[in-house]
Amino acid sequence: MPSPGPEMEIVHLLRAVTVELGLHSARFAQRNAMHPTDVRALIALMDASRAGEERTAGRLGAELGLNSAGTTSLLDRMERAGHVRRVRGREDRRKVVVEVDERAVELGQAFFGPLIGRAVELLQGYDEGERAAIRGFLAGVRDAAAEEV
Amino acid sequence: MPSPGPEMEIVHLLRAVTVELGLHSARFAQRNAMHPTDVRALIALMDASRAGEERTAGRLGAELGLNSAGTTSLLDRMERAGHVRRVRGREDRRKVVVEVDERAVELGQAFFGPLIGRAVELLQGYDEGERAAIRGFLAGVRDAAAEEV
DNA sequence: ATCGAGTATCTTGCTGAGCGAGATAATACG
DNA sequence: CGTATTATCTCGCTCAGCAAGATACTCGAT
Repeated sequence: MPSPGPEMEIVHLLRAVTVELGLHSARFAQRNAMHPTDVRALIALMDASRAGEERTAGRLGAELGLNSAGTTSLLDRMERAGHVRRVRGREDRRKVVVEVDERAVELGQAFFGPLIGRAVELLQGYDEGERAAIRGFLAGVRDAAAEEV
Repeated sequence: MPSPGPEMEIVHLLRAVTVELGLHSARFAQRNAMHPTDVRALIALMDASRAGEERTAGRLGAELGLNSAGTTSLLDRMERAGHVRRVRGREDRRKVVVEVDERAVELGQAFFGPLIGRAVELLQGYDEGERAAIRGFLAGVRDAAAEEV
């Protein structure tokens, strides 16, 4: 066990943040009768839509680490709940393009918006040098986690 | 949709970090034939042990959001894998104190240690003012996520 | 001392997310 | 056209976690 230098406080803080954000997502899921995977799917779809991209069933499943059967059942579930629509691809009619329902987007924004707003507010309280430190630390941890074998 | 100021980059970075850390945990889980819940349990137990506290079955289940049946099956699973031991409470013999096996602790430290070390390293590259900004931002987000209704 | 209420854990039976294997349907290429 | 490839869906299954109830222990009151 390494002697706990002052850096460890921040490491634990980062873990606390990920735990709280996870719980926050779980609250959103439970409140809207969704499963964690459904929330991840919704977020992935909203990300894609913001980037102006389409998401097919298969691509979405791959992003979430599901196989084709699991993806089908995820889409069945979310379509049944009215959160997404299946639309056959126009070019390639084997594909199924997944469209997010407008109300699901609003639901997500209403829930996560305040938290995001609060984070932006916090960040505005720092000068550019401080923000650069925050940015650098987060990018560093992200890369370290992604690179670890 | 708010216009994406320079703060949003950091918000997305934070989300990327939580995603990557989640995937990292999942790799640990898969590599050791554990479920995500088992990893959360292991971490909770190690935290408790570091704080010099005992964890009973019920208390652990409550921390993980499981009911008593789920807790029993979690412990069955982890005991079968040799990661924990059940020990009847001495004072109150209804209780079951969960002890983490030394090898499970080492497994966890070996896996998460390098990442933690890298984070500490990154933090040492900042001066105290920058570290204070990182600390403040993380604490602020943690509190915001915890307080959101 | 023992009875009853309260508490901790385990047992039983079930639901449903996600997997593997294979079916079905559309496209691509000879 | 026919064969290979790709995208999705169907079927049958496993197993995590739930609800309800059983079991075992503690503690206060009488």
